Amino acid sequence: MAERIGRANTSLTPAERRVAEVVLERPQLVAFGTVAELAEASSSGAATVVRLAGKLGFDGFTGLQASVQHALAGQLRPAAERIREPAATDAIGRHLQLEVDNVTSTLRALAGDALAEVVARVADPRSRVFVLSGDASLGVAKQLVGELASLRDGVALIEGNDVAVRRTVALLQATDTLLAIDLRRYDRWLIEAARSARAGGVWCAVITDSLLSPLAALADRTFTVAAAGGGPFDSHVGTLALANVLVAGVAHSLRADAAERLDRAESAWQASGALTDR
Amino acid sequence: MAERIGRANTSLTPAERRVAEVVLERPQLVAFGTVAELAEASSSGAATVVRLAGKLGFDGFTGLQASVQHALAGQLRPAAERIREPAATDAIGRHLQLEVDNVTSTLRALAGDALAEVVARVADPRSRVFVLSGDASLGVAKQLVGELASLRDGVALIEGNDVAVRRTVALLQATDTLLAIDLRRYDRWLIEAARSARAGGVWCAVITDSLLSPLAALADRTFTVAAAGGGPFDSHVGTLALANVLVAGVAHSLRADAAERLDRAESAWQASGALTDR
DNA sequence: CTACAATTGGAACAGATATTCCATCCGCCG
DNA sequence: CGGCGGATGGAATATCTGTTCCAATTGTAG
Repeated sequence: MAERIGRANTSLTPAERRVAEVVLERPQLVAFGTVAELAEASSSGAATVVRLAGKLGFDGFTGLQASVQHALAGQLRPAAERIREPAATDAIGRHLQLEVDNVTSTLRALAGDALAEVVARVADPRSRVFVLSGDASLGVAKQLVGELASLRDGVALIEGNDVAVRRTVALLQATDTLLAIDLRRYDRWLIEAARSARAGGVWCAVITDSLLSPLAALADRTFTVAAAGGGPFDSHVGTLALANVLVAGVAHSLRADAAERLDRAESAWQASGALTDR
Repeated sequence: MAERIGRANTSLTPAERRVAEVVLERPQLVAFGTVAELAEASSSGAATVVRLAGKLGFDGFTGLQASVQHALAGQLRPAAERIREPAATDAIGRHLQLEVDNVTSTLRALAGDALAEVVARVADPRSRVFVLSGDASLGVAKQLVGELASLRDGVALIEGNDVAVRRTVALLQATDTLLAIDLRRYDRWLIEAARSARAGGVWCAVITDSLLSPLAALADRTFTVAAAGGGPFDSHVGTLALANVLVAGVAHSLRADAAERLDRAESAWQASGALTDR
């Protein structure tokens, strides 16, 4: 089904695309429902639904429905019968378990009051926010910084060579907030940077892998994340999940201002046509 | 359903009992089939089927069918979604469910053969690997590029202004591999870049949010990710989980070479004392 | 701005389906 | 042995559903 829709992708009209979206997202509606219901759900006409089925190579809606029913029936067969799927699934399954566990452990361990305090500081427009990240988690740190910067001014990632980092750290003010992210096999430069920032009176929250981390020792608030990886590297899925919670909290806290900022960005994109829905 | 049949058990006639057995043993037949088919399967008449439905307290066969469909739909919803029963009220709990669902949906939808093909190409030292990412997912893209670059040479993120991007894309070779990452509200420049790369014969895999995405239309392989966010932004936790699977696959495929590379980096770190355990 | 093509959804139509009715059948009791 | 009541499935029917057609609309190229 997914394959058929993917193949027809380019030749679909707008209304047909709306129907296809519903087909992908709510297969039960196709399996159990009727043409009229599907049309209703996709804000289109019955004829459009039938036309889409035809374009996908089925013999009318009836054919499409039968196909979805087959797929669904296969899916709910007892797990014991489904085990004979390709061997690669096993590796995927291992990762699935691992990553779900990372997210679960990380967010379960997240204390509401600690979160609230960090959110409050990060959402406070009077203090600038700086993020420090170990090399291994640099990507997620950039993701975090990018999103925070969309919500407020004065958010920056501290990066670059040793000289640049030392300069930036030296120029921090006592009202600033520092967010340091680093996991086991800690980057020495980062610890030093955090320590000297702390010495300068900067309030400091830390995302790390253990309360025994050297970072935790010098932090005002510490979040621990689970980062078990299926490959040679740590997984930062849990870290990113935590970052998302933080971002959502800040967005909520700044809702009026943030919404206005996002709207401004949105208009700019719209005006220039930089973004597209299809 | 079983309960209703059990309660009516004594008052059922022989033919009705045959129908009831089929209802219990082959619920798909009830959910997807018709009165005639159910009658056929139980060697009885259509009228008997309808009478049974009435005796079970349903409003005709239609009511019985609707009930079975509901039960079936509940059974095939992802486990992550079923656990949602005690719907979380606190922000952290909501995020937990959301992110677990993102990871689960993304990795469940991951096809083993598609993954294997992409891993093979990304692990092939003869082809360079380029990554394109929409602005919203830039951080995770950098994370991916950083880890891939630790495993092999010739991995690069295509970024910068329009001029730089166009130049890089123009210089791609037919033996190169392109990995494009972009979700709904697609970046127009990215689609154009991918299209022109594709036109130049570059093999192209895509990570996006739907098979209906414009990117999917021009990809050789497409992965879809779930990205429901609790705040104003999409969550890229699922995307990162997928990236981790990809990286682990490549690492496994290159194990000898990759291990040697990682060892070299490790020695350099150790010699300089850049990393520390405490 | 106009003409043309594509798209779209409502309405008519044909087919299928659930329901109801009823003649037949079976088992049981007088 | 005969009559009776419940059970049963086939046939008629009314409803519903998928399909097709077409007029209105939208978008587009000249």
